[in-house]
Amino acid sequence: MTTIKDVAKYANVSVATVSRVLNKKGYVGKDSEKAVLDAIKALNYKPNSVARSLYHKSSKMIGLLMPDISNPFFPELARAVEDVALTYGYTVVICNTDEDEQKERRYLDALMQKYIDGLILTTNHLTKEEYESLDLPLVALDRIISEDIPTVVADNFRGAKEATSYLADAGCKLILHIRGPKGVHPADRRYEGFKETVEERGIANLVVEAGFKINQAEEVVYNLLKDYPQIDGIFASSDVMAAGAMKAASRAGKSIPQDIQLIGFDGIPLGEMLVPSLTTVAQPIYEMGAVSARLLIKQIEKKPLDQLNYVLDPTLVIRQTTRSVDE
Amino acid sequence: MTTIKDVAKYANVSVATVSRVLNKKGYVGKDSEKAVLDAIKALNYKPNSVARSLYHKSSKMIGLLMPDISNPFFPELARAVEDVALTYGYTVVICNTDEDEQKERRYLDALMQKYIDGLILTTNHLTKEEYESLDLPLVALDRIISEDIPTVVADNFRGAKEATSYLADAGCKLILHIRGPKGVHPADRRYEGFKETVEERGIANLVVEAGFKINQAEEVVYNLLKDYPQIDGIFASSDVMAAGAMKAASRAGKSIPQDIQLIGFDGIPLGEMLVPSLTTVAQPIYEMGAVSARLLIKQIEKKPLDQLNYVLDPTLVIRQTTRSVDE
DNA sequence: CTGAAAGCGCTTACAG
DNA sequence: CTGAAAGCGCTTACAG
Repeated sequence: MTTIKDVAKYANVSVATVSRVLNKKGYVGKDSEKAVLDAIKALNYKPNSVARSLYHKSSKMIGLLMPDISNPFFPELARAVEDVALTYGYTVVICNTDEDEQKERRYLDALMQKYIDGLILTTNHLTKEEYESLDLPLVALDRIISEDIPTVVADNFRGAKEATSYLADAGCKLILHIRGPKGVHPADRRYEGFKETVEERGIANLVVEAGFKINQAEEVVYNLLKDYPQIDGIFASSDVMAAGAMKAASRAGKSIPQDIQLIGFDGIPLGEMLVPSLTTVAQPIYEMGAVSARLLIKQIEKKPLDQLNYVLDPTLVIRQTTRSVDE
Repeated sequence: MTTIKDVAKYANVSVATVSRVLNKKGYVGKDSEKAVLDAIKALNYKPNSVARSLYHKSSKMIGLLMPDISNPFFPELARAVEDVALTYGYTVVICNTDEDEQKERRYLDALMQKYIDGLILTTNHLTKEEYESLDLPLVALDRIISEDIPTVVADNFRGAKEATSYLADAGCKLILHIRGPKGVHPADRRYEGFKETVEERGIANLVVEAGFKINQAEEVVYNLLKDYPQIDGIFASSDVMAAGAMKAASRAGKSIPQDIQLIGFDGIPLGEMLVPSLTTVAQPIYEMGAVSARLLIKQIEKKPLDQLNYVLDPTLVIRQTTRSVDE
């Protein structure tokens, strides 16, 4: 690799001068500038990021901590973060923590040692104090860690209310909610939205908890369908769970949407691939990722933040697992 | 951050000695060693990777170039690469190239400037010469770039033959193959496997090309189903395409597997989520990623490679989109 | 406007 | 066994 010294020699100037034209900083005479530019081109010189990082204590890299990239909610989020990062000249490092505190710590250590410039957290297994003691720009995405950490989430509560109301309007008499694990912020909020709505409207309802994997939801729903054949509406806390519910319904001999109407949550591509295609509360996933990345980079570059917390609106996307509501 | 100097001062030794115990290299007296170890603990010292990189011209990072992480084939691959990399102390940087030469070049430049230690390529829009001129350990994954570059692929040809034979055995009389874009290695091989099989067995067949997105496959198949209502078997070049075919069949009033039997390719989680669940040729995706990562790291660490090219066996996973073959 | 020098935090010959 | 020094490739005061 050619270094700044080679360029300096070729251009007959000092490395300081080369550095100045590289960074467009400080005075440089016209002639020197041209000589340097020519040398750079002739030698196809690219400045060494590592040396720059060492001096600046900054790596132009951001970390994206997530539970598991192979969970279908995350790739699009990661994609958005990458796209925005690329625009601003940052590289992103994705870390799969598997919701495991030890793994999260290890990754954090490794990133700190690399002068990572900031972190987007979609996972939170350390305390707020630990995150803050990192002394790094931070954004909490899809989870809330603390008041002080800029946050980007969808309005899970509202999305859940809309979905539940829709099922009610569509005539469901006994609605099952498949909720996600307790303590996981979005799962809790969706549950609360569901609960408030069925209570307001006085609708009979059932709630079961399932993990985010499809088989769990399928089993849970299948068993419930045997005990409560009157269930005619299901609101699932994720699209994957909804897919599980579809499989359960099929096994139980129930057809969707004739016997049971179903609404998922997330808006991942899976929904469109199912037959019938899935009615769902779509989060603006890409936008959430993009907003987070911009918010993080603003902090890194010490620009003013006009807003600390973003609550983005989800959209109820009507597809084929619900019957049309006549109004 | 505490530096090696702080540790040296605290332990009353020189930085050279600290470095020696850090790297377990060179002679260090028992007493000094203990003093240094204590100092490291007391100060919670972590060596700075950037400084190390600068000296060693190596970053302990590997690059993973892929078309698009939100294409459902890639997250699991990425996950496997990450897992193995973590084990060996490497960090992975994922780059989404969108099959775009310009983006690929930009990423490559950025990575080179960071002293990236090696690259896993699932995308190839530069020439073999360009890749080799990077002068970096390389692994081609799921695509073949050149004889000289270690490669990990699934046996696409064999998988296609198995799938096609299975449809034939199951009694299909007119089989449609939805093939992927020409020039993409796996798509070509699957096509060839299909073609060879139908010809060997003298089975009527049709071939259409579709992109890797679901809507394209759906449209193409829907139109074909109108013109050729006799189609009773479909072999799709990917699971996503197969999902598109399912939607098309449903729209055309055909039921699966009664009227049409369907087999996909890839073995992504989607297949299990569909109703009926998808019979598919499953690639060992996780293993492909893991093998690639190990192969790359071996090169980086200059260990001998016992094998240069890995062709892994896919498995025909029978689920519900095919009828059982009676033998 | 420009260069010599110090420094970012490490590692490794080189002396001793 | 241990330390002083040079060097990895940059950047930025500091002189001039």
